[in-house]
Amino acid sequence: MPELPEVETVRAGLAPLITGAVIRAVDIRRDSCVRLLPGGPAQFSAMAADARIGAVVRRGKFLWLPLTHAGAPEPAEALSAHLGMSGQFRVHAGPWEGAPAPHPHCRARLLLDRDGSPLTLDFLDQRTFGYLHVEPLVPTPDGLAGGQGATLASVPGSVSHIGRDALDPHLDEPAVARAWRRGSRGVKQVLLDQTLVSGIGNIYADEALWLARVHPERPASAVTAPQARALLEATRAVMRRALSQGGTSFDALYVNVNGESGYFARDLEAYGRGGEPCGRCGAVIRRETIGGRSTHWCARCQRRYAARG
DNA sequence: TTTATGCCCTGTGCGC
DNA sequence: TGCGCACAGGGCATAA
Repeated sequence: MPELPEVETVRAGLAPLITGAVIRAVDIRRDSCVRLLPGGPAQFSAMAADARIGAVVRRGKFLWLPLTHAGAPEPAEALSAHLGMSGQFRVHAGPWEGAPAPHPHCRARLLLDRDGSPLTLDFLDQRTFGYLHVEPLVPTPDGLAGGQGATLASVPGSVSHIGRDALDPHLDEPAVARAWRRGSRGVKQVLLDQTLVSGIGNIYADEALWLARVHPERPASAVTAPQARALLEATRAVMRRALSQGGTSFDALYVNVNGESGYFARDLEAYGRGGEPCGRCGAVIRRETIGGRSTHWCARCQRRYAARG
C-alpha cells in the first residue's frame, strides 16, 4: 500500500537507473492503465515515444518523469504515474530480447535506451487502481521546485491541485496548521485530504494520530494550534522512520524497484493492531470503519476532545 | 463552499 | 472442493 515513504523509496530507486534514458517503445498490456488519455494506448505511445527522461520526481504519492523531445530546449510534458493500491515499477537491465517474460500483473512495459544500454521498465499493478499518463507540465504557483527530485518549478496538470507533502522543505507549515484546524470534518479526514498536505494515507494517518495522541474523530475545529503543529511533526516522524526502513509492507503488494519488501510494518503502533494492547498505555487498540476506511486508535491515549484545564 | 458517499478493481481469506 | 461474499484502499465524480 504505497504512501509517501513507499513512493519515495520507488523514486529514489528509479532515479539513478532511468534518468537520461530515452523511451524507445511502449507496450500497454492493459488499456485501463492509461485511462486518463482519451486516445488510450495509441496516444500514450505516441506522446512518450523517443522522449528523454529528465528526472524522477515525486510529490506526495504522485510520481512523474519530465519528458524532453528531440529539438526541445526543456521538458513541456511529463509521464506521470500513480501507484494506487498496488502499483510497482520493476527495472531489468540487459537486452530487451532477454528481459524476463512480463509478470501476470504487468500493465505496461517501456523499453528504454540509456547511452546505448537497453533497459526494461515494467509497471505492475494487481488491483489496477494505479495509472500512467502523459500530460503537460504547468508552473508551480509559488515558483519553487515541483517536488522531491525536481529541478524545475513545474508539476503535471493532474498534480497541480495536490498540496506539497509532509517532507517537502517548501511546505508552508503555518498555513497547514491553519488548514488542519478548519471545518467540521474529523481530523483524520483532514489528514487524508491531499489538497492540504499530500502523501498521507490511511496507515500513516492512524500512526501520526496515535503518536500525537489525537482521536481520529476529533473535529478539526476542536484541534488546538499546538496540537496541529504536533500532528504535523508526528506525521513527519513516522514517515521519516518508515522511509529509513524502506517503507511499509504487509504482503507482496509493495516492493521497491528490485522487488524487495520494506520492513516498517513490524513497527506500526496502531494500524492493523486492533484488539492488541497499546504500546504506550496497555489499553486495547480499537478498530472501526470511519469514513469508509479502517481506523485504529487507543481509546485511553487518544481522547475525542482535549482534556480541559 | 464544504462534506459525504459510492464507484473503480482484483486477489485473498473466510464461511458455508 | 468449490462457490459466493466481504474486505482492503486512493482518488475522483457526484450529490446534498
